[in-house]
Amino acid sequence: MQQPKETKTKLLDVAEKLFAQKGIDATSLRNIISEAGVNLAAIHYHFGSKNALILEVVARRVQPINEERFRRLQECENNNLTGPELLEGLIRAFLEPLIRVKVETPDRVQYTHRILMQLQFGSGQLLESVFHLFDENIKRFFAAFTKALPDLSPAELSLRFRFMVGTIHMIVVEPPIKKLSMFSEMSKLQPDILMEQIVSFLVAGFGSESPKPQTGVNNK
Amino acid sequence: MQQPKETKTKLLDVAEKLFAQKGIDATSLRNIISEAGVNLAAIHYHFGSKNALILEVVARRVQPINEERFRRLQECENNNLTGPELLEGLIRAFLEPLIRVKVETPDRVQYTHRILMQLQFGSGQLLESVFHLFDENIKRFFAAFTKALPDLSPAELSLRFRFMVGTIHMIVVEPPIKKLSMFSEMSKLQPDILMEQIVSFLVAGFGSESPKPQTGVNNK
DNA sequence: ATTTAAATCAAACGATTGTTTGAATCATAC
DNA sequence: GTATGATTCAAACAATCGTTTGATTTAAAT
Repeated sequence: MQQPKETKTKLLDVAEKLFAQKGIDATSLRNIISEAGVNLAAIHYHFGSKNALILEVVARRVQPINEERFRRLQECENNNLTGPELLEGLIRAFLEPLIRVKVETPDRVQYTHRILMQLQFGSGQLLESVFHLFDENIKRFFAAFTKALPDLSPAELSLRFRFMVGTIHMIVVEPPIKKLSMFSEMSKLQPDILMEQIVSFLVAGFGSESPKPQTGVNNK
Repeated sequence: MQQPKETKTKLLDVAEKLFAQKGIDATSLRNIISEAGVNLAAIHYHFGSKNALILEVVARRVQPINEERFRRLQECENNNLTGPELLEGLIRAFLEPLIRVKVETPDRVQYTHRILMQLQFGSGQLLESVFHLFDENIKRFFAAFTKALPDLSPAELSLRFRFMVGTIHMIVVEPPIKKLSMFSEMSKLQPDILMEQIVSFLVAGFGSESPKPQTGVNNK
């Protein structure tokens, strides 16, 4: 009656939506199979366990973005850019693949992001599998940023790299609550304008000169 | 045998630790009372429900920081600063109260942060109560930033305000995984140097000039 | 010493969880 | 058409959850 692949992808789709909307722990397997219209045992038949289902849900969305980021990174390296141009290129290589997907399918990005945030508190094995999805990509970008900003120490670089990730997160995460009027203003921005806003913020911040080590100074 | 307040605060302490380490949903009330050495019914006697316990756990940490931020904000307004000085002052007023607590009690800040992130996916009533803790503070700061950067539109301002929050989050959140060497470098930074790094990044980013509305341009 | 309220206790409640089982049904190939 | 493997099904499993109950103990007041 139903193609095998339809059952599997339908489970992935429904699980993705419910995990993001209600939370992973608050979503029972019975919630999923109920909305998917399949049998309870189908989850363990196709995936093996709830954790394996979770991993497949996120991997399906993360891997394409990783590949595109990697492709854009190589494009930067082949162009032999240096200094500020390289910095902006790397920021765009890291940023635009995600923004592109966000523009095309806003819900999907938000779903994945909400699920990933929840997984930071998960059990050991699942957590490691999830982070392994990002391992290599992050290492490659960090090495590239090192070339773009050779004057910064590794500690400073990793700090600013994390700032960049935090800034990007604020684009993906939905406004914490609708009633705060200041956040409703934000969503009016056009995607390409939004993009330039992020780049402007990040290029200025990432490339700002290292603060002098004025030990113990309390300039107030 | 035990003072009443000791039981209540012990429950708050244990719950705070377990909620952050294992996750809220993965922490049963029996886990809490077991480690606290009290009876199961004590939670419902002192708090009423698990949700009420959660709210008290976070409110106990959030409110002091809010008060300090508010105090620092008023200090800024009384000093009649303008332009870049006002911007940096506001950023420090928002930043330093949190960093100070992080330096004094790093675990506590990380606990609260991890719990707050989880609560974004919680039920309606609890979620509203939690965000109500931040409502007024955010509105006040947003109004102040509007005066510091009058040339930016409300949409641009709210966007950069969110960027700032995202950047700060990256300071509070623990490195996603220890094995990534780039993140272990970060924790070597001294607190005051870390502070100047954030301010440098944020002042440059927050104060960067608004990108020109070059419609449809694809400068690649 | 007696009273009163606060606090703690063991025990059980019904509900829901992820997982497993074994039979029934499907599609496909011989 | 019959055999084979893949898929779906209803039903039950043991375990754990948040919450409630009523009795018991503790501390303070009269």
